[in-house]
Amino acid sequence: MSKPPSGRRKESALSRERIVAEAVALLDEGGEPGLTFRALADRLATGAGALYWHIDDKRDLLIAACDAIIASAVDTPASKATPETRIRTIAGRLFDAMDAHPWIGGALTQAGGTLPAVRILESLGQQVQALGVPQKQQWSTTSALMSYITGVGGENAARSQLARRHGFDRSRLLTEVSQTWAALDAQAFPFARQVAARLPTHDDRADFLAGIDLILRGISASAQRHRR
Amino acid sequence: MSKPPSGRRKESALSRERIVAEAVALLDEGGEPGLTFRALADRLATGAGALYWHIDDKRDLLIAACDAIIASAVDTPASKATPETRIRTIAGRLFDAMDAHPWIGGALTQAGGTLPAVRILESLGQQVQALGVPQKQQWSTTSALMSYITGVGGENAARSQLARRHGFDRSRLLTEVSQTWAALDAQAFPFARQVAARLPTHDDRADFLAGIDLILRGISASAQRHRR
DNA sequence: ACCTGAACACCGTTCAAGT
DNA sequence: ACCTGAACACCGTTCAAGT
Repeated sequence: MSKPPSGRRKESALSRERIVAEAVALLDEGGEPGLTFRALADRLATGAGALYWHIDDKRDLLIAACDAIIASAVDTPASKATPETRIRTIAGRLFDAMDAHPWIGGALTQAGGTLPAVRILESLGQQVQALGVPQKQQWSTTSALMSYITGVGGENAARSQLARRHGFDRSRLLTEVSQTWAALDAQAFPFARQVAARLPTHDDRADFLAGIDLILRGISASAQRHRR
Repeated sequence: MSKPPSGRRKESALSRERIVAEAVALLDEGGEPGLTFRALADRLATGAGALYWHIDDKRDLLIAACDAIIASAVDTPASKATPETRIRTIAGRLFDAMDAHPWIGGALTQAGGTLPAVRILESLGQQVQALGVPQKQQWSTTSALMSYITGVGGENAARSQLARRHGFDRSRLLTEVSQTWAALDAQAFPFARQVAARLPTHDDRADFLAGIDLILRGISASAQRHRR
């Protein structure tokens, strides 16, 4: 992984890449609250202040960590698949990345307009274009896809953070939520009560992709209407 | 606004409602970082520790503040409009609430499964049901709508937080982002570059509703396919 | 140029002590 | 039952001082 020492005295000088890599490790272990400058400095055997020579501030660090994950997630090989399936593939890979690194959801929300967000926008936008969506609607269509994806990511992040806080696992947490919903007022919350039962056993990834398909169908329905 | 003192000695005893109301005010003024127990205690002329008699912790407080806004946003009068337009109305009201209180976006993400989230789910779910979506798809359809809405809200929140930090206004910030995107590598980011020009003048609310319409069209397209 | 580590100005939360 | 306010265990960030 790390390139061999180049013969210099210090094989492990501090660098932005090393800091970001360790930040990702810290985030994976403890979520967003797990990333602190002190813990990071400890792991890198340096002082907290030293980090500021390589990074601007915590936001910069979080976005850089996020970008490291996102960059590899959207880096899909060129393919001859239809734009629809390519969008599905990209979305699936993003879901998996957000699932493996639950802090990504929250980080991505804070990263609006920055590199990781642009990477996602770009890879989706190219396929939206290929889909034949007229120029004028390309932005709103792409950003709808993107908002949906980050929305799901954010909820994922919140859920796993909550589970961590209580020391629960995912299914225990969902069971808990399901029971709360089932006990809600029948007059005011009929839908939540009805849906509560299915909560603990539902498949997050399948539901996520069902949402993507809904949007894709909406896009193609709009196109047909236009063509007439 | 405040009801007249009821004749009791202490007209302003601490209460959960008063704390939450002041928390909303603090959040509106300074965003999420503006809400601290010390500032809140100051404004309520009490000690920070006193607040813990009425609220569990900061998360509890943030969710309660969020719920105060969401409850009034989803409280739409009964109407004979089509489910589609009712969904559009609910979404629009949520957008306006998230626009007026930009911290809502972030709070809502942290509020997964709790009351404010259930309120939104319920009001959307009832209309999804009215739309004739089959039982099995009602959950994934409703949560897709919900994820999209919270996703947009989160981005809104991030943008306004960033603008506040830099002391910029919204349009200044978008211009800045637009310039960054326009300067990206032409090979790697053609879509972002193309879309950059339109960024500063786009209408957030219209784009948001366009996304809602996309999902609604996807729903009705799925229904037609089913009916055949 | 790069790193050290103490210091600063904050946080959320607890808890003995009061009324 | 409810409130006080000091104390605790943290934060991110800065900056003089070192190499």
